[in-house]
Amino acid sequence: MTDDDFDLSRFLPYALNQAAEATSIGFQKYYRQRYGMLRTEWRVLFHLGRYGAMTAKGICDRASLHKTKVSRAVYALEQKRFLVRTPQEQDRRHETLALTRQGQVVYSDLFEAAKSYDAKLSAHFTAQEREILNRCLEKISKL
Amino acid sequence: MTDDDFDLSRFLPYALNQAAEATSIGFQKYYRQRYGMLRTEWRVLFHLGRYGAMTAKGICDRASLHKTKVSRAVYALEQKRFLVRTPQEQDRRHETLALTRQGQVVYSDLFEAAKSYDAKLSAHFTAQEREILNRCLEKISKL
DNA sequence: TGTTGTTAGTTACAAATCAAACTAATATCT
DNA sequence: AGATATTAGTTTGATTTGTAACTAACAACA
Repeated sequence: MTDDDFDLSRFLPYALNQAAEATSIGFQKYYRQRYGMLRTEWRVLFHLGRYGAMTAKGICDRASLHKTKVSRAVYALEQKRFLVRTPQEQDRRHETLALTRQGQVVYSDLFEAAKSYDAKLSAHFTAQEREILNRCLEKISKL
Repeated sequence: MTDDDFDLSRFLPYALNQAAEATSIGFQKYYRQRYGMLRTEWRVLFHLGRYGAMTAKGICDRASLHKTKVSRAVYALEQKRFLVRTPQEQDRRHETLALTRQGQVVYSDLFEAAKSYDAKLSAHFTAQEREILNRCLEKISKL
């Protein structure tokens, strides 16, 4: 490869970051404007809504998020009355997090918004492109 | 699409962000450990090294970076003696940014590191996947 | 039982980011 | 020329993030 072939737009860390930023900005307005949520809060909410009640540690592991970030997001969502904590009987270090009814409603709303936002993005790609894109991103995330 | 088909790993803003994070972390050590640089500093340096001297505004536009971020990165790179500013004669609001010799050396080093890091990542993909991935990311960034 | 280690989650402080206000230089319009 | 608007870039203060130290609950083992 000569130097001329390698510019920033083909450097994966850069290209991925640019693309991630571009799509994030568009989706932010749903959770930010409507519910005053931060990105980590939206993720925690999504995890609970999509995969059911679980512990903060569970979210950390599934989402590759640091525990301090999750801790703060959980606190914020609790303040908003979107979730409740229940310490586990057999081990009081663990607390089960579960969405409140209100949290469920918000989740449903954001879930629909996410689906249609994603559909809007997908419209720019062929089925093959979309499939390969998914596969590549998944592979990269697991490196 | 049923709900079961739509989980976080297929939601583009999420999947892109996870992938971007994963690749960024691996590349950070090059500019962070060796040169104490931040991500924006690395980007500014790369722009100047790859595309030649230009103004801060030019970098903002090309890299879609906010001017405050660039301003601080330029200051940091100046402190490290990696670049110099020269106010333009005909319009003293503009200052041309150019790498110093030392900056060039650092750029070359990081450029090589980037190329080989990218090659290492690319090894996980077929030529077709890599091509489509590039195309998709480029499209998304321009939305 | 007591000591040591581990784990879930929080807190505190430093570093980084964002938005908005600001300065200085130039352009425009009367 | 003089008033107003733009533009490049910086500074400031509030918000957000990252790192490391911390607490509390439990486990393991002498």
